[in-house]
Amino acid sequence: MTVIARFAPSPTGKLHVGNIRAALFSWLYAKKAGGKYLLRLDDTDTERSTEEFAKGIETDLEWLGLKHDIFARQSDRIAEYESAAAALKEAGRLYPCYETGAELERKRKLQLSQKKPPVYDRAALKLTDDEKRALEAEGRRPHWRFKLDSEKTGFDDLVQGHVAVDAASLSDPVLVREDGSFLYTLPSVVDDIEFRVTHVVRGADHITNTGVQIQIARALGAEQPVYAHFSLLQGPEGRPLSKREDAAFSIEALREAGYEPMAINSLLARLGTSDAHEALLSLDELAAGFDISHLGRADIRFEPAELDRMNASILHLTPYEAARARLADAGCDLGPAFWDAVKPNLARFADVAEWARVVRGPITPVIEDADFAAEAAAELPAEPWDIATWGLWTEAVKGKTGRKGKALFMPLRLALTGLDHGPELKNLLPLIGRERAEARLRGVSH
RNA sequence: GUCCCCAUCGUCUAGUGGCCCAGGACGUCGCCCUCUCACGGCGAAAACAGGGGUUCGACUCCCCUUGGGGAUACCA
Repeated sequence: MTVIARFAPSPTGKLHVGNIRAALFSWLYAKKAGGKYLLRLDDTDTERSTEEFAKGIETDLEWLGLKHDIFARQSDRIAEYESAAAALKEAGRLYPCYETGAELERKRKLQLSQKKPPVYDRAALKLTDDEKRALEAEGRRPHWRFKLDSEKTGFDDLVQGHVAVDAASLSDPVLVREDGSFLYTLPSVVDDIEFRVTHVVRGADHITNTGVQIQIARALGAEQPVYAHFSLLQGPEGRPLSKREDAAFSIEALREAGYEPMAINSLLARLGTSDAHEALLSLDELAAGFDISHLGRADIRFEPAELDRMNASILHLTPYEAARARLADAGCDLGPAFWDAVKPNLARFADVAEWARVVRGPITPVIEDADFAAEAAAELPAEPWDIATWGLWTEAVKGKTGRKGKALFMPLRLALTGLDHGPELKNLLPLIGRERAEARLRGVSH
């Protein structure tokens, strides 16, 4: 059996660190099992779905490297849902209801005030054909509810263990709106069946839906997929991600802030497990070490600082070849020696520009002792320079001036880079070159 | 209101009655490396939410409290 996992976002908003986990986990699960990954746009809510959000989702997924093998969108598949709905009506599981939203709201309020669960009372089930005709004559159009079996629907969840959803405490879900359009519930089931989805990996907020959807799948005569409901990601304060945080931690915002996609993937793939939070350079490596059963049931916290550290780790591991194109784009491709020298000092990729400027100039040298700097300049050996040059030169300067340690090196760093911190100078010096080095030691911006 | 789930170092967690005066990872702190920052290496500090049971013995089982989260839509 080929594993097919799916990610089914609705294009009604942006992807963020919370909801992207469904995509990541689904992808990792499918790939580790040698299976396929389906991206399905659940765009049945035409009020809220937009093409812009759909595009954004695809852009984000592509940027993260979560390529799909199969693509579908529900708005293309209405006919399939119509026939499934017809089959359910045929089976007597889908029944027409005529209450307006306001009427339903009133019923709910009443139930609540009587301290009763706000469950739909199935009044519509008792309507006679004459009554239905009368309501339609009034101009009412029906919406359609799925008649739930009032039993506990159990399933074995890869994360939650055995779960039982008690349908008795649930309202019969509306599957078809008054205007004939579908809510997500039925299309989701129909598509999971038709695309032979074997594993549904989604947030724990869907557990109740799963109970309902299993009943629908059964009513349609289909097997249910395996479910994995992971616990929800909370914000840094240990509270649900706020609207504000959703925006700040959207994939788009993180991309624009200069985070590495693999930093996001690496962190999110291991957060919530006891597996080491290590920076991995490829999704395949991440998939190899991914075990969905390592996820716990408790909610987990997203700490932005962890992403920063992960991002730095990714950069520290990135080989020149992998960085080359981006270095060129940034106008900072000064070769492998440069990249290897400066990458341990990077927190974000864009920081590389600062070090490129230190190498190529212009920088303003900081000279505290002009005589010393001039003496040092005089000792600069002839080119070609390599990694040994720094040692040779500073040895010579030390002999000449009698300085050593910090008193020797810091003034050189300040003069050569204009900064009191940075990558090792033995690596930087050959890149700076004799001409610039000499000018800087003489206090000339270069 | 009702139902469901959760509760171990700062964070993510291991732990399924004795192996735990609680293990790992990240962070923190210290030391080493070192001209600096960073990287890297080594080491240390750091937790069982509270209260009752059950038991010879509870982080582990039960109950309550407290605190969190989710669901309860003609959203997904």
